[in-house]
Amino acid sequence: MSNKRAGVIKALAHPSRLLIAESLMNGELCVCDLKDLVGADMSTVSKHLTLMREAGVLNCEKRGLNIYYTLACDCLGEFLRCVDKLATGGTKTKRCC
Amino acid sequence: MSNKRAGVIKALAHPSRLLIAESLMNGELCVCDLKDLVGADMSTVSKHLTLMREAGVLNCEKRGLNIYYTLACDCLGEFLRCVDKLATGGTKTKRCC
DNA sequence: ACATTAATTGGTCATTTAGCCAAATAGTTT
DNA sequence: AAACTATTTGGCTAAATGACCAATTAATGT
Repeated sequence: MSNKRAGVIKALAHPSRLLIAESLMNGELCVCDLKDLVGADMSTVSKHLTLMREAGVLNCEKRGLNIYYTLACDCLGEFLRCVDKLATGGTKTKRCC
Repeated sequence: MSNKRAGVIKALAHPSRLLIAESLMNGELCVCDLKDLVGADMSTVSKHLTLMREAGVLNCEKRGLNIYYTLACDCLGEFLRCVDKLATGGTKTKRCC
């Protein structure tokens, strides 16, 4: 269904969550790493991570005291390639009417 | 900046907007076509379209009484390929703690 | 000029989202 | 078992979002 798809996209449609996803392209990170990276309250980051996990974008694994998050799919690069093309595509903000 | 990127993603992170984007992969459509497709008030659809255009995802062109919208980039297929992989990727909703 | 059609804009309202803080949970170390 | 560290959960509030309706703008046809 299109709702699950939209949920996946929504899970990446936030500056902090996008930053998290990009950082995880280089390998797993635990919540406190991501908290430092994002610069928000740990509880806020944790909620972002839960959202992303529930959407199917992230997986997690607990080892010791830490919980390590990873990307659920290695296709994020191609996803971002398209996003960047759109984001940098000229000043298309022109209206036509 | 990461905010522009997130804006692009956000422009696709809604079931109606995703449907609009997918429909436009087959070529331009005017607002009333899209209104029928989405099944919402025309003003609602118009606002979705404005949002998508301002994010850089769509372009528009007025001809006669109609305004035709098109995708700003043909990369949407590869974008969706990744989204679908994530959206259908097993029951990864498992938690780890 | 007037009516008609396509689309956008402004207003309002209910819902969702994002952030912080405080409290709870779970594993570790002593 | 008590203190410590990492993470999640619950509660709250402010801001953003999405939907509809009514009013406006713009192009066309009469």
